[in-house]
Amino acid sequence: MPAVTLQDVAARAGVSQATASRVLNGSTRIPGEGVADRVRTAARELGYVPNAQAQALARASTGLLGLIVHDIADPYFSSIVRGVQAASRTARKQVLLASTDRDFDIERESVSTFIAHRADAIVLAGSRQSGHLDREIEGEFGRYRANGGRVVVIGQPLAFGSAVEPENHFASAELADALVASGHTEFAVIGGPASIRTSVDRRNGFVEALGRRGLTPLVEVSGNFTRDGGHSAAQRLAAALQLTPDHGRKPPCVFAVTDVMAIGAIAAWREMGLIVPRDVCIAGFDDIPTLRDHTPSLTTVALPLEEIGMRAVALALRLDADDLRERVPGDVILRDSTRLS
Amino acid sequence: MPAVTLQDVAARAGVSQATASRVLNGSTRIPGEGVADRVRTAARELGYVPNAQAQALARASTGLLGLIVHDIADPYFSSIVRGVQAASRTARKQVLLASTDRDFDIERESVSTFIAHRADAIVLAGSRQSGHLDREIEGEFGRYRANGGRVVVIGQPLAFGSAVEPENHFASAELADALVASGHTEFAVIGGPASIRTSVDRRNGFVEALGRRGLTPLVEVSGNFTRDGGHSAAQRLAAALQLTPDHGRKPPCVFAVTDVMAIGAIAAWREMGLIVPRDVCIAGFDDIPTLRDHTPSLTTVALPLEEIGMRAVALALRLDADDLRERVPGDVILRDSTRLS
DNA sequence: CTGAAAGCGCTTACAG
DNA sequence: CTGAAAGCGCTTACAG
Repeated sequence: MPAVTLQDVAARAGVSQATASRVLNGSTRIPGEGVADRVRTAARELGYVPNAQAQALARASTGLLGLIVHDIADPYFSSIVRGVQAASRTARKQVLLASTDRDFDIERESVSTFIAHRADAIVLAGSRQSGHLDREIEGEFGRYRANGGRVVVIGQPLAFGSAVEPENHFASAELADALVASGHTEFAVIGGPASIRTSVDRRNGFVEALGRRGLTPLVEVSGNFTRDGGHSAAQRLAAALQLTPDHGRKPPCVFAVTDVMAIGAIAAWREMGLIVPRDVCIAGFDDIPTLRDHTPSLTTVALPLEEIGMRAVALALRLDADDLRERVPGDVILRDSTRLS
Repeated sequence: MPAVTLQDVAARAGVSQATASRVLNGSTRIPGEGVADRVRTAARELGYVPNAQAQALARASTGLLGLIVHDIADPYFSSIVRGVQAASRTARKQVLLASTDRDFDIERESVSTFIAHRADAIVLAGSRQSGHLDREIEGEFGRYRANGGRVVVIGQPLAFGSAVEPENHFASAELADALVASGHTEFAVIGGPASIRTSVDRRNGFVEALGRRGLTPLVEVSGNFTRDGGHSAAQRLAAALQLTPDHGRKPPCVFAVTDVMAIGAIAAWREMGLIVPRDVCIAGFDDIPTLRDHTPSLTTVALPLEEIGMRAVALALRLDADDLRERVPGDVILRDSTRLS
């Protein structure tokens, strides 16, 4: 029981397929109203739904936007995806989603599949190893771009394509300054993977700003860009600093390079009986929506996550322009987690 | 600069297009090794990427799975999407995602677009008004199914299609029993929209179980299925119950029909100076991952969200079977938010 | 095993 | 304004 085809509609309306196509799938060449009405009526009566695959083949544009994230269940990514969704809808693009679980093979596979599906653009969210992809995937992207495909990265720019780039370094420095201004004098850092630039930029921005004031972190530990990565890093950090419940000293101020890690850290400390901000203070980065109802409220650098997703789509749709870079500033927000009593 | 085509590959390998197709896009009919090698080499050298749109047209299966959720940034949905992603990947299906923002027009639009893209199956997550769609969308689904499309709902079943159905009523009753067993005697309910069955089932399951013990809620309020919906409902509830900080009486136990609402409620109460579980107790439903790091820890009914997503995909892929229903039990988990001192 | 050819459902110059 | 026809890039009976 095959679907109703344009041909069916044309036949019922007593016109050619070309005419039916013109009235139904809007071109500038508008047939006479009488004809147009007949076609529309026939389409409605038959329940005609255009075959997007066939249209894509005939046109050479699929209306598909490929979106790759590390983990759709991570609030950082799901917020971005929300923005991408909103912008795609208004642009009448459909989004093809891949959540890679931070597996590079899966990411490569997803890119291939998206290219096979001839997505008009591919958006890569989430930073990757030192700003470059492997040879193979880079070759694929090269051909893809040569054939008119657009690629947009959220995070640090690749050697090609457009990018929406949060000002990680600068904002982290501002955070450090704000923390110092609020009275903190002892710091520590929970960093992410050394190979990931977002992680390195945030860490460096923070540490360098401290340096300018003659300060240096007491200790630095690192973990994966996940809640559990922050959790285990926080345990090591507590040991290194010999933090004990109610130690009475001034609490050290820890900078975790993502909110998700900061939340994991707080959980780890709570399990140890350590209270934030009494025994240890902490700040994160991103301002994921989850933070809104987290206790204690978390000091962080707010990034307009949804807007970042929307801007990525805007870049993906700019066929006129070449590769562009858009910088996104972060907003330092001081909350309870770094409050000195 | 058009992309490399199968024809190009065939030419370079000195074989027919048919042969190239057979070796590259696996059929049972395997050409001789010599030929096959030549084709594969040519494809590699040219950087051939099959055009999935053309394949879809020629085959009559797109390998696309349409997924519709209310809000991708809501942890309930993003967890489900994670499961859908995982299962789709192993099944080598691509996911077309739509986040409707709970807007019915957008949902209808998304269904149409997915059908236009000839998705092999469409998964609808998130309950909708009283278990039926409007006429128009139902007609579209009818034709879609007649043409071989599968539809799967997560939540209450529609009049057609398969469904993954959490045992809302039963699990809510179990929750009520557990709460009573733990010493609670006064209850209240924060419900969702009256038109949504998931909401009604959970509320009824809970209230009926109380009834069996001769108990009845002191008050019921309701709000949207969102954090803010829970937030405002909680304010009304606190007023109705005249809750004040440290009132010293036994805290009433509130059942919010979703975790997201419960979290909003706790936030509202905190703003009023009310402490959970000292002044008021609360339980939710779903066990969203966010709960893990929430304070106080929230009593809830755990649903295997990711697994639900995976099972929906499994149902979507069962071309053999007719419409199926799978029930998913919930697990009552008592935590601090309902702890009686 | 291999190839010529038709067909999948559209769009779009090109004529009229 | 309207139509006949070619073409988009594949797959798959049907012959050989």
